[in-house]
Amino acid sequence: MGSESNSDGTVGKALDVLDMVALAGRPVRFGELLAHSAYPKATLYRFLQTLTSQGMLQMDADRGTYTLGVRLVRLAHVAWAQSSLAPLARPYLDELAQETGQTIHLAQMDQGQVLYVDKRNAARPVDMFSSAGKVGPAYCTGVGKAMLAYVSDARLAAALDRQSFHRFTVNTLDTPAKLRAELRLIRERGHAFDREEHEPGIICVAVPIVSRAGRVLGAVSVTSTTALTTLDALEAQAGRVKDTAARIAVEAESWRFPEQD
Amino acid sequence: MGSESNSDGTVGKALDVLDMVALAGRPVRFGELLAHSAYPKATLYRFLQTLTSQGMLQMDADRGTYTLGVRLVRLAHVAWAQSSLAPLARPYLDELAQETGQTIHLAQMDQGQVLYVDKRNAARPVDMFSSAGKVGPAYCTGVGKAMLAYVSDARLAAALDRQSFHRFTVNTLDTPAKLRAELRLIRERGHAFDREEHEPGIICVAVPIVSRAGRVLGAVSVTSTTALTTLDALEAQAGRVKDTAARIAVEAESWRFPEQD
DNA sequence: CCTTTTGGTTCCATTATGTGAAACTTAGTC
DNA sequence: GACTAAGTTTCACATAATGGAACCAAAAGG
Repeated sequence: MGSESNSDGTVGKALDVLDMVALAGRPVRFGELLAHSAYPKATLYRFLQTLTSQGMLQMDADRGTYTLGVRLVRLAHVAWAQSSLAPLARPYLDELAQETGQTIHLAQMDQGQVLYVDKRNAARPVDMFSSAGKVGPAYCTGVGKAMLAYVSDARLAAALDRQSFHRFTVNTLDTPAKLRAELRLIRERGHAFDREEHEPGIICVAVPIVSRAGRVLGAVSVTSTTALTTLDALEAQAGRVKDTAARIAVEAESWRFPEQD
Repeated sequence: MGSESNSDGTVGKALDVLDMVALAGRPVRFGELLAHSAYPKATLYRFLQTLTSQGMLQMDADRGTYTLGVRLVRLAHVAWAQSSLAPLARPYLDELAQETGQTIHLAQMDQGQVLYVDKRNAARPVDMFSSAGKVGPAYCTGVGKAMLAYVSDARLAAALDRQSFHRFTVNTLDTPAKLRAELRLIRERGHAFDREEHEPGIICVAVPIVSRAGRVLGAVSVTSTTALTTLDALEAQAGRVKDTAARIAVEAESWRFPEQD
């Protein structure tokens, strides 16, 4: 848990602390944080004070525990609306969900990790906030690999450094070399698979969302289970997914550059 | 826009900048931010650099604009799950929505403002991230007044300082004195109304969620329009709303204090 | 009831870090 | 090709972060 990218100054360190609390995922005591943190008592203490007074953390005085503050929810509302693909991708995802009847994911890259920003569930109603915001590994998910296959060399290198290459299943690509080979294949065919690499029984086809300039904006995937379908059957949907991805890319482009020069 | 609570050091100032970008609600240029900010060029510039490198902001290099970063979405996911009432209130809200067939809001207090953390819409499917995270004024909404009526004097004073008392409609309580009188009435009857004080035609009954120790945790409301119903008819629901609020309070209590003493 | 330990908060001399005026570098105009 | 506006970098200076150590409160133990 401990060592983070405390490269940029005081602010970076404070945000590290924020991440530490987030990582715990439950109310944490000062002591627990201290044990995991690289900072000395007084320093950590001051950070917690500042963050709490700023509403980024919340402290339960009775129990002496800290949790993330509601100010984050407010900020994220704006973040989600303004710099995630979710709002503008919505109609296209709806359509894709309708057509395929499968579970759909929309993801973006966040510091080498896959961040899910929207989802359409096959059966049950969507549970938005609790699925949007979830993170997953990049090296062993369909959306992750789809994005990695198209990012710049510099970004790829940075991202690879952040992968754990933990072997979740027998199919997990557990070395950078294996992953790089896979990425080459993905570029050739234009879509990525998840062959039960993250969770047994879960398979998917994923397509990156790439801007005209070649920047990777995100990825869309159609997910299913080996119990319900086969990879080949899923691949038959690839064209449809590509179409969706392309349309989202166009939409994003015209949103981000409203007035043409 | 400009002057914020830059009380606590560098971190506070950096978060101010974050808020400035959030407040704009759209991609902003460096210059725009500079114009609104209290900080000199170089200082602001460095903050933007830091926040961007931290993933709290995102910068579109081509356009030279900044937006909130996706890291916030990740953090908010945890924040929402761990320190909002939404996850544990969910079943109760569902039930209330079912019973009343009306629009339901669940809100909490964030620095003197009302923060909506969940919602059930009468007709159309819920649009979670885009409704959760929304903020509104405390002095002229049902949930806001319900919460203010039960907070400690110190918190009330702090909150009142942060109210604009803008006169949205003819019914808006536009002075602290009027509001204080209203809060007294709310305490007497145990529930608050919104008599078209924020938006014409919109009325609601709201009930605070109060812990056994007397701490205000949030508020629930049932909303409708003057076209569809009357305040009296809505008041008939008050008992039901109180019941829901009470059950959420109990649930919250057993969540936050799992082991009884 | 006094002592010790644990967990949290405050102090304060040291110095690393943030600060911001000004100089500079583009990119866009006339 | 000189001029202007917008963004970026520099650097001497002072503020603000740092962290060891002292302090305090409340349990735990004798």
